[in-house]
Amino acid sequence: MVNIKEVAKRANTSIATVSRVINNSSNVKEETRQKVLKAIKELNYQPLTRQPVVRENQFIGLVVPDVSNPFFGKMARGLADAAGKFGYSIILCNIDGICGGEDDYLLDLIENRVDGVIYASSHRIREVIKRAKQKKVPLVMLDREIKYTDINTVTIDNNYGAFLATEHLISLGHKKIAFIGGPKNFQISEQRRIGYEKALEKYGLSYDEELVYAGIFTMESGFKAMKRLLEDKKNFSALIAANDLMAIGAINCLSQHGISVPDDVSVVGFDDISIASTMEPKLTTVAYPIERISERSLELLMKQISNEDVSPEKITLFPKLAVRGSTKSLKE
Amino acid sequence: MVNIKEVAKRANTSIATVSRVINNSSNVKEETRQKVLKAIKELNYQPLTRQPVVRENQFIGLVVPDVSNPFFGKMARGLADAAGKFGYSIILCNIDGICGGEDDYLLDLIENRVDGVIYASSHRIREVIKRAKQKKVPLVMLDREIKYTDINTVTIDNNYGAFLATEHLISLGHKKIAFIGGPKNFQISEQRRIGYEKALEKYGLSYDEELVYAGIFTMESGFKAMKRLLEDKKNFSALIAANDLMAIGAINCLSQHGISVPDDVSVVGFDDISIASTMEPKLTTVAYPIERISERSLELLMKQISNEDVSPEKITLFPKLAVRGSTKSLKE
DNA sequence: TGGAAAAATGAAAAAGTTTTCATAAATAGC
DNA sequence: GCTATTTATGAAAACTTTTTCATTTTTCCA
Repeated sequence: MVNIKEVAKRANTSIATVSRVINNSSNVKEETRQKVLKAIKELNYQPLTRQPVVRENQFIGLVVPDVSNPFFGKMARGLADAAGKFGYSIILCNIDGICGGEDDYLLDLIENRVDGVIYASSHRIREVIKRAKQKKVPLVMLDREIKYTDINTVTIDNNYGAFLATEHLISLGHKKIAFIGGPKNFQISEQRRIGYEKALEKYGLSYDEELVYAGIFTMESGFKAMKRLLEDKKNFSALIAANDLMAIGAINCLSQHGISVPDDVSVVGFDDISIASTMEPKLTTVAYPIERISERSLELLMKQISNEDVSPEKITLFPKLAVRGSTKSLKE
Repeated sequence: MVNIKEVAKRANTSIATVSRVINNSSNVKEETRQKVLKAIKELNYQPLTRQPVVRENQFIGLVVPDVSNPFFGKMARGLADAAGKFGYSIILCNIDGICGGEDDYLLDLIENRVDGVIYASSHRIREVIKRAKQKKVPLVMLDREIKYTDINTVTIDNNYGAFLATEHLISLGHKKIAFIGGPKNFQISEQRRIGYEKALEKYGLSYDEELVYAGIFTMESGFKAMKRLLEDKKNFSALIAANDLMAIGAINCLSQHGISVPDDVSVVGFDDISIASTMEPKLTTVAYPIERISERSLELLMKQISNEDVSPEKITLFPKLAVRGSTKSLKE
């Protein structure tokens, strides 16, 4: 191990001076200081410093597919605020495979630089769980259920959310309710579709497959799905979209066809992203309860950070319906 | 300063044993180990460990008002990707005064936990600059010019952007071009308005104050401004909005009035947030060149991280016009 | 330019930590 | 149950770093 003595020798000065340089003490000539720093660098000397026994970074890694998506943007905001309350900062990782970032970097980050991880992406999920367990890094899965794995999870009840949305429309007198879902292989797409189906069933309405379209959670796909609904001359007075972006796309399409929301068609979205409440008409939507979700996630993480033997939990929260201007009683 | 001797005394054991516990040496009874750890905790003893002279956190703080705003979401994504290329991670701070977070926390973060800061908020800006200078924390201002201060700055030429947008509409034959600006006390609002004015001037069109409205950068304010334009029965065939959200709000308003974009009115936005290219019609917009901005910002920061005496620079980038479906030649 | 004050430095003392070594306690093997 | 071996421990030696203190060098000012 390189020590201060060797550094002093190489810098051609005394041990005391090197010590002063390292500790930023006063009274060292700039020239000498530079010589010492050079020697330190050359010998790769690592001085001793005081450190807590258990080094807490006070950092939490947040892994999302893409913050520029308003949904994950809202999530990041909520989690950053919640983390702040516990004195933690959020390290943001976008992992959707678009940015070619080296993946090992993600694993290194998780293992060495953060006190815990909130994971809201699907990328390399099994591997991340495995490594986190090995290295005892606290981990909370957001919005993804991993079957047959004991891991902290916070989800919302998507079935219930869609059920609520459908029930709301039914209570307004709607009987023909279209549904624009997400990709079939997404858990949440299917859960939301099922909630819609169950509500129809409960109120004795028939589930009509011809009114169900699949989008891919983008505005564009919502627009296109609605366009097809109109072109196919489907008969409907209300629409549920599996997320707000698709709802907005659908509304745009309706507007362009001279169909008024909510006068002619009522629309319910899902997520309550920030623009949902600033658009016109304001969007009725199933509000993803980001504040409660953030709080619970942080609590789970904190528990595990302070005591690594705490056993994982699975928390399911219930969304609420934010009733706004895009839904209205069916006109007679 | 608490030392190992005191810990030994409190744990009722010898200095050597405490040292062994700290260094995870072999041959310490679990019972003794626990006693020592307890004493360490109680006395808050911080052992000495080897550390590189210049401790690089490999973290960069990104301060924005609110990531849930799609504009800042896009910015965060771009910067996170760029930082990743340099081996750095982004620590996300939302500072818009909504979350009551303790402000000292922000200053502590900046001073002690990151290698550099990218600041894209207006909150406490003078103070942050002052402290960063004192503590020699590399700092880059994004999108804010701080007059009479030598500080790294990356901005886009807003005048030029608005000029481009206006020129584009004029080249399509539009002569009556409305403008929805931002709050008057924002630098960028005024710059964008001036660019619009200059372009009109250049092409011999008159600047008509009656076609200029002020919004607050939200969808809602764009909607309302357009509503007033229509109610006031203003004569215009094109619109420039000072950001995309207001452009979208305005388009929604037009749609609801049965006015087609782009057939009846052409619309240009500003920023190119992610939804601009996934809505229908796709929005023609002045593209905030986030990739180039991110790269330049990181380069400035890296320079200053590796050599603290590097002098600050001010970089201005030129936006490009992303011509999409929301603009069209004026019909005869 | 002379001399007082401030800055810079190294030797050595002091302080803090790790390692060695001798020894005691616990465990295993027979 | 008795020795041999491993485990556990403290005193002291060895090592590392910081601090003190005396001395030299530089700077500042009349």
